[in-house]
Amino acid sequence: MKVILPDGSEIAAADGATIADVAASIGSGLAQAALAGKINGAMVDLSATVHDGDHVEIITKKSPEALGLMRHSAAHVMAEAVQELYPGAQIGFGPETEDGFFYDFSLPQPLSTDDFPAIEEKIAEIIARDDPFVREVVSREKAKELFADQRLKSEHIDDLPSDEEISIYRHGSFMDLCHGPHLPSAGKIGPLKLMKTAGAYWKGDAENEMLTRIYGTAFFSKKELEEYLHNLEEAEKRDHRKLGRELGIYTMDPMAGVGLPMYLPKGARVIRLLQEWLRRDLYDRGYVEVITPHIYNADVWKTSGHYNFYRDNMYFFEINEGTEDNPRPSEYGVKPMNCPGHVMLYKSELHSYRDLPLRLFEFGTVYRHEMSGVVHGLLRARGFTQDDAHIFCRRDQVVDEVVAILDIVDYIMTTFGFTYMAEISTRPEKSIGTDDMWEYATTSLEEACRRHNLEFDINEGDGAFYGPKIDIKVKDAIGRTWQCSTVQIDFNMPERFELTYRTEENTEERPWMLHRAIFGSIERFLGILIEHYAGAFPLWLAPVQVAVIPIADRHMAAAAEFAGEIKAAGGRAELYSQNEPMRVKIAKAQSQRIPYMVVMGDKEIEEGVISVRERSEGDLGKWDRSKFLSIIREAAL
RNA sequence: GCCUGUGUAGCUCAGUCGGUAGAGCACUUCGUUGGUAACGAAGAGGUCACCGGUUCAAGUCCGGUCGCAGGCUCCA
Repeated sequence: MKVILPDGSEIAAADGATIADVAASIGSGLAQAALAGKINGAMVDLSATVHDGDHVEIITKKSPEALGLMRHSAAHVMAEAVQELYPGAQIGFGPETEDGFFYDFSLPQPLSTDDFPAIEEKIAEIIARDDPFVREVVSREKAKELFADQRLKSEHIDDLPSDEEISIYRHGSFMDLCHGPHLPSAGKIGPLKLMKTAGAYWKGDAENEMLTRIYGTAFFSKKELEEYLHNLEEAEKRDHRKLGRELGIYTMDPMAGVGLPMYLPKGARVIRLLQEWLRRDLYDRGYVEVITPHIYNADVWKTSGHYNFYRDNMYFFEINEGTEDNPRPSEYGVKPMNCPGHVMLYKSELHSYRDLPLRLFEFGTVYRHEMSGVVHGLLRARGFTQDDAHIFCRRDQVVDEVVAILDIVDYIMTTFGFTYMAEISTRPEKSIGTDDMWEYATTSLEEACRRHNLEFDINEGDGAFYGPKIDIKVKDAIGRTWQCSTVQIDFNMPERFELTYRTEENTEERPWMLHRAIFGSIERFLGILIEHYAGAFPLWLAPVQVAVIPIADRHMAAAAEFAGEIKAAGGRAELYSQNEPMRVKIAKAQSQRIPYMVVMGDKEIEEGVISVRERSEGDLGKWDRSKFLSIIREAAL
């Protein structure tokens, strides 16, 4: 008999041959690497027999699924080790992840990384035993019986749809409810390392029990594992919280409150540069800038709906607007969003269809009482500034407006060297608006992406209750993705504030409203940029562009004069006047990631030139002053 | 908010068995006047996060609070 391989070729197989036999027959190299097989698209174990005409796929180490498969098996082995070491441990779920795997346990006692060596030792033992993974399909009753002493698994069996096939994988003394597939045996698990512990809710629901999650990772070779660990170290070096302090970008004072960064002069400089750069671009694109208050009377928030639905995330306070004898208490809320202000500005004038689209933008600082466990440096703060804009337009202008927004996204993100992708989130269960509005809005977003040749994924049901959205995810220099830009359609605000415009036919119509932010939060974007550039901002954005370094005190005046010339050219120079050897000044400028160092000593002053050092290229030799100043001039906004 | 861990000088960290506080960097002063990634000396700097408990004695052990970290949940 014959079986068919994925490339269409046929190979002969003996009657009663198993997948493992087929794998072996393909060639020793491949067979050695064979991890599991597929028949007719269904995952089965290697001992399954093949039949004439079956399509057989053998997963090898090189295939993209292989690593995940191996890590999933590693998760089982880890769970086996934990069960052996901590009798009575209840097992939850243990899938592979992008970086490795985890397994969730309910343990009788807390567990820390100190316990990892013991667990790793046990894992090594199990791997050395090389027991096979054995698949078995069982009835629901049998499964309940087998997992009678596994509380979480039993619960999960009850949650499974009644028509779902229940499979279990046995391995040594361990048994797990799992659809597989797995490696043929544990010995094929590569170098493995436990990474960290964490708490995780059972089935991801905050109402449920908190389980102990152990994260680990595994690779096929020691080299890959070491590379991965090395990359983690590199990422740690880029941490914006560490660099933010070292580079004088921002600081946090617990006395001020949680999640409230304070920007030092250099951080403020970068933020202002980012804002000015974007502002000019938005002016060119037909946006108008507005400024709205930071606090509003609670009536605004009652009208917008935030008072009822977003209250927990807002800062409210009361103030007496009367006298001591005649009190008139009044409630105010600090804005968590800029939309109500922009909506009220829209409402302050009458609008004709001719005015639309109206594009209002603002660098609006908002405050949100984020849960204490989620604040994280600049990436998730309680106070931050959105590059926020709201576009009021006619229904037939929506697609063009979204396309125009995606133009900005493209310009901004490519400027920083980010690649990006889009996700469109559709109508959630709890939502307002008509089917027609959702349909039109969602297809408009899709259409805009298509017109932009921007590929997108659909996040079914992940939209806001008030409308669908596009989220832009950018990929940074070391491959991590961040969510920045967003375009959202809002059916809620125009309705609640009863916005209208006068149509060509002299009737009243509700405008459509789009929210959009490109950076998202400017401070968050700054944090991402710090990590993306590892602190080495491009020349135009560097808070200090040039360190002017006099070799000895007698060169100070000439150095100060040149620093003045740099400033006159629109640049940002710092005179390194400390009483230190030149090489120390260079080292300090380097650690500050300052793009250029200009060295001035006897030779330079005599010849009327400067010595230039670039932060990554090193000493560039003697330069004409005007050549250097023209580079500075070009980098000015 | 939840789980686990953690908190010593502005920063990075050491501090043994519970016996009364240390280093480097940064800072100040003096010296040095330098040639492309880290000068010399001296000085100053601490309620060992905070509150309580155990003990003759607590930076160290225990409990609580707060902050921080890694996750989870959340991000209308």
